[in-house]
Amino acid sequence: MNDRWSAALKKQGEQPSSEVIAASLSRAIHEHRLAPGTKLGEDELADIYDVSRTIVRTSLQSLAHGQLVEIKRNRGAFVAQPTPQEAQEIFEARELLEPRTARMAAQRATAKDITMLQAHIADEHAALENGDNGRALYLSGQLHVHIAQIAAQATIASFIETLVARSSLIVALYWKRASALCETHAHDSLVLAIERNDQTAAEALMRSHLVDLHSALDLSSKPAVGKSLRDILG
Amino acid sequence: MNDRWSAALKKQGEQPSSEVIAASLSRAIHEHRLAPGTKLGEDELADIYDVSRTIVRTSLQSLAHGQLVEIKRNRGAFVAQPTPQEAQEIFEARELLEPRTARMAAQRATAKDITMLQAHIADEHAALENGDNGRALYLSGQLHVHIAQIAAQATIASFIETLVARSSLIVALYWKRASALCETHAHDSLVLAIERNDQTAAEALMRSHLVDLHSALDLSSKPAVGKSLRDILG
DNA sequence: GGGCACAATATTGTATGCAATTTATGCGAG
DNA sequence: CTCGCATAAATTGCATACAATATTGTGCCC
Repeated sequence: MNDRWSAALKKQGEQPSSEVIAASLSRAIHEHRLAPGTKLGEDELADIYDVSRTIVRTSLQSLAHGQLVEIKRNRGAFVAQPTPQEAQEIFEARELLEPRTARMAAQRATAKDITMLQAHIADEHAALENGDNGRALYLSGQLHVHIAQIAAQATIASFIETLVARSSLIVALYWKRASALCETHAHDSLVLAIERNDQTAAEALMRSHLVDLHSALDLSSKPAVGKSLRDILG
Repeated sequence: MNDRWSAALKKQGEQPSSEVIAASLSRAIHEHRLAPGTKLGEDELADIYDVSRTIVRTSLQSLAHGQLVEIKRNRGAFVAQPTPQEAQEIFEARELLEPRTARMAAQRATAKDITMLQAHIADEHAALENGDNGRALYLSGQLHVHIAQIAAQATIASFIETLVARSSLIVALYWKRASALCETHAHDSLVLAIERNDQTAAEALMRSHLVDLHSALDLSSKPAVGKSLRDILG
């Protein structure tokens, strides 16, 4: 699955829109194919996607708005490197938003929603078994987004989407647990609770799942990837 | 106070940056000088601010990302018109985020923070007495943002900022209460609670304040301003 | 006179060229 | 040989020209 950008367009010599490019980059960041701090040169991207810099700039600005990339004036765009402080805030925000959202999802989930969640879980398991860690990581985040969507809260869902995306950067920088990834059974039991429309359980499971994730971070030290050479060597 | 864009630049023939233009438009929307549905033509804005369309487009895209304007492909940018559904979601999101945030603010507020809040409240009163309703409305929203900032949660604060901005559109469309605006004493007592570091009171006051605002909306009917001609006439 | 097709106009979308700024290179002084 | 400075290369910022699309206006035919 070589998603250089989007499967559909690839065969034609067609040019992707700025949204497609932004999605492609976002996906690459999610899946840890683009490390925090990586420079995203305009000409380079324009060449890769076969569009003009104008389009690339639009994409980068869009990603910058979601704080997945940082644009430094006259210096270019880089994959963002959340500080420990930001990481802390992002997980606090998630712990504030997501448990209640999971509760709402458990309340409102339809049969169709549950089918989708089960399929999603199956995908996650498959990705893990195939050793496709990037995809597993991506799907793992998307589950949280789907749950928010089930809660019929587009606004909150979009917040959670940006928090999940940034969490992926945080994991890249601060993850300390040896295990590749991670307790999928946390997701399993969460989905089961939603299936049962067990609001209280869903809320509690989501909360403890987030606390688990949060506690698997080492926010005391400088980031592992984006370390400056001085930090690594000197 | 003719803030055509920003006071500082105005005297010089200098050209504002895309951020300044976005802020100027955002402010105009906050203060109900730009009604929901208003078309924001690129050439027109480029002429007003004396910059090229490139800059204007950047500003509009930024505002679109915050859902203050809606960009329709090949048709242009318009001040957004939240649907009743969206309005509902936005206020639910605020009711989820802000009470807890107010609690944190009450916990963490420093003497300097409190000074700022008091000055802010004074400004609000002054604006109301001067009949400057636009400014009063703007400041009223900004108080919520400031409280979020005091809570030392930049991430959540930025969410609240976008929710407050969109709330301003919602008020323009769905406000039903006759009274110009509104119980400033809700803000007064909220600030007092924060001054006292009374976390529980701050949380409760924020919650009831938001419920108050929410209940002053009429979300049953079509918007009063962005009605289609069919809705108004036919 | 009304409706439809087509032309004219206006507006947005995109590419490209030039200016400004940063980054890299090379040269000379110490 | 190293440091500093000047110059060159590369990259981003911006404006403008052109292409694509939507909107408006006009005239013809029924």
